[in-house]
Amino acid sequence: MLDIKYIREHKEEVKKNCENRLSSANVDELLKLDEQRRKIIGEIDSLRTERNQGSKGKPSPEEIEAMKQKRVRIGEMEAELAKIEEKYNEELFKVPNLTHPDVKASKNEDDNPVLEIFKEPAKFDFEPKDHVQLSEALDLIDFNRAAEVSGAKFYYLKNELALLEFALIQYALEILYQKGFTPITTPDLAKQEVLKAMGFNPRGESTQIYNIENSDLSLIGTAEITMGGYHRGEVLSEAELPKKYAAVSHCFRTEAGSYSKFSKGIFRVHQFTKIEMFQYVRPETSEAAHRELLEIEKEIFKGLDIPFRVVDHCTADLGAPSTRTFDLEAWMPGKPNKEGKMGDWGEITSTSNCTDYQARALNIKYKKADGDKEYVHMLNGTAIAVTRAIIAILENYQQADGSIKIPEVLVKYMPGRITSIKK
RNA sequence: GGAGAGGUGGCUGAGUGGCUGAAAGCAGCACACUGCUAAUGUGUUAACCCAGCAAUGGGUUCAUGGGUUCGAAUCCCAUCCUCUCCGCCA
Repeated sequence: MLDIKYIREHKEEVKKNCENRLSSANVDELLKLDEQRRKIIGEIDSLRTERNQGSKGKPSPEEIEAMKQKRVRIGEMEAELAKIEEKYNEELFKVPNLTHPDVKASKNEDDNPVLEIFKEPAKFDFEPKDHVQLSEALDLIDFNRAAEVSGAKFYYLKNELALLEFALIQYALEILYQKGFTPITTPDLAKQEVLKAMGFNPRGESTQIYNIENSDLSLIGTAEITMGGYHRGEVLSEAELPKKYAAVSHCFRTEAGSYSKFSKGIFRVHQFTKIEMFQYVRPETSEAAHRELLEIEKEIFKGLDIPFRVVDHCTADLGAPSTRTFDLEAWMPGKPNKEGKMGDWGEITSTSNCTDYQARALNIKYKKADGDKEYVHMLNGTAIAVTRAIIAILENYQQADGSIKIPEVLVKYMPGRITSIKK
């Protein structure tokens, strides 16, 4: 969340930002609630002062009678305050993070500038297949039985593809370990209060989150949630920053209403494995840390030798907690583009600088050398989202004979080629 | 899942209705002193909210949420977590 003091003092700037980001936040309403809230807090505090004074020593029976009235009055006002604060918090959490000045202001979600392209997509001298056709021919994914057992948009990865999942995990973890990231596996479920503080709304309309019945737990949509919650309520020392984690988890998304030919196969699924990079840093270094995360993502996919481009989210496409977001989009020869032709870019990673937006809600600070405390900045970035990486590999590495080569860097973990002959 | 014990400041730990935002110790900080590198003495050190330019004043916080009371760390209820034992299990 944003600092309410900042919102009070920069009302117009915040309103403009909400507008650019197509946010439903109502800043005027929020500030009205803020005013009501402060007024009633003042009233409650002075009533309490009277009560506290009155009940010092041994009060007389008359005084006790008077104090009784005060208690009732305080109770009433507290109930009113609670009502106001509920609405206030609801509004406050709707206000998105401030936006990095270099981000393109646009109200069109498809208006993301392309920053660079790595490797031009290869031309095939045969008709390339999409990953669904490829995996069918080679018995790599079982959609039908997954539908039987779990429903649509679930899948079984089979044979070499099951190996490929772990090869990708191992590959990415090794790179990150070398770079000083702490490898960590996280819970796949988290409390709703943590989701909320991280800027995900588990109970909102159009939520992407699965909730567990009869509990306050949700299935996480990303390890960003469990890694942001990891240091909740802590004061970190300046010396231990930056903290860098390479978190492995499953991710669960309801993907409500996203059925289309653009999300066929395993492009958009209810569950997948992901390695997420997560950093806690000093505010003045967060922009450099964000660049570092982007560079690592590029290094990982350059290593896999997959064509990709880097896009910079425009304001309309920015998630609420983020001040700036870069995506890597891989070339997917089997993905239909808007004109219905084969071949398009598909998102494979995403890295966001959430500055102190999440840290404020989670109360994560660090202690500076001079003793002052300040909120940390928190950043996240995808190292490998397994299903998306698999699509990119299958479709880019398919061969004329129907087999699939495996990227050089993964061959130490699994066979170097997937063919139709199974044992 | 069953039985029991417990959750207090940066840490250890005392406190069973007002004198307790909280003893004592440790750690930290400041000053003093010592000529030998660490000890001694004195003082000081929680967070958050509201008002204020500030000094400051007020409020809240002893796992969390409710309740009793003029007044709760202290009494009652619920929940969560930790430890021990039993059961179960990967």
